[in-house]
Amino acid sequence: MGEAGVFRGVQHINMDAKGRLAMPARQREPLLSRCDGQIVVTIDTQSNCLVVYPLPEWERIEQDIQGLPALNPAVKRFQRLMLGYATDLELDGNGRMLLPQPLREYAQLDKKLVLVGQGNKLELWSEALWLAERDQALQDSGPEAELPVELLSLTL
Amino acid sequence: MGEAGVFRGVQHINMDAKGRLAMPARQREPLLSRCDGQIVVTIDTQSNCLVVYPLPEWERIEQDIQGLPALNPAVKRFQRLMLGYATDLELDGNGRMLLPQPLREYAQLDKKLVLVGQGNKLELWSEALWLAERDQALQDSGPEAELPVELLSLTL
DNA sequence: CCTATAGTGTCGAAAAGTGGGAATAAGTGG
DNA sequence: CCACTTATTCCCACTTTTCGACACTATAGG
Repeated sequence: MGEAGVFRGVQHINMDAKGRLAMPARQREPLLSRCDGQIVVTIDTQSNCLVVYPLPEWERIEQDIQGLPALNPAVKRFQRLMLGYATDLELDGNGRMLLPQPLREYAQLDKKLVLVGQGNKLELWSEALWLAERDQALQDSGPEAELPVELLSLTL
Repeated sequence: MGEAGVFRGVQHINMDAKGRLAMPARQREPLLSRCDGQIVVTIDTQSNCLVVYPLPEWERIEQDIQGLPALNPAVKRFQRLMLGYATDLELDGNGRMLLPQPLREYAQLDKKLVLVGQGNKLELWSEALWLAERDQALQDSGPEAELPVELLSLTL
């Protein structure tokens, strides 16, 4: 298992006209040391955002996904999406990554983006969608909300 | 077993008037180094798309298919399709492949195509059919969907 | 206020993609 | 069997995009 908890924090960043975005210094360092800047970006099938993995972490996940029973059509479709959109990228000399068009399109990315640490991975959102998602998430987890049982047993 | 996970990413490409399509550079390199540009294209019997294998990978699969019990009529039909449509092609000096008519026809390919990496192979779709398939897949894997139990246990 | 590091933009070289045409092969009819 | 037509393949040249290098700007820390 890859060690948890390297990527933390919410950061607002910009994408330039060419689709390049500079990885913030805080995330850049672990990416360079753990996997020499080799990363894999794919889509989140549940939300309109992208997911950024260090290459070794992704390889583990890819194994799991390819091991699923592909005769089930829903599983097959899931594989198509996750494996299909998965794209390996490398940070350039300036610590920037260039996102291919299809990924940008899926997450509706324009200039203003948000990078959200999620422990073993990073999420990448368009700023507008992130704000909406965050507000929704706050409502679902707020004082009025009915929380799933899995959450109730947490010790915070 | 051929190592998994070489072909990744979604790429939109064009077929010219002669039925030629340029393999994108990212996929071209592994195809040239692993099998000298020798590939096999056949149909996906479950979807209206084509599947592109490096020759060595296909040979393994062909073995498996031929090993199936051919007395079962359904198996026999499956063999007819997969083996029948399988066509070996070579990349030309410019890294392009020329798709024979029957394959083009099966996948309803016109000018705009999409090439989808699937680890050990590539899928080739008409753009229109790909978009439809992707939307369906997103619904099946989206937040509203009831996911198969196999998926629920994944750690992403 | 000055320095160091992070972030952004621009330019040029190189590679990738595209189209067309000539040569060869295949198919067809006389 | 030969001549003619059609299709296929190979090759070359052009255009566009991509990638990497460099330089400038902004920001934070001393």
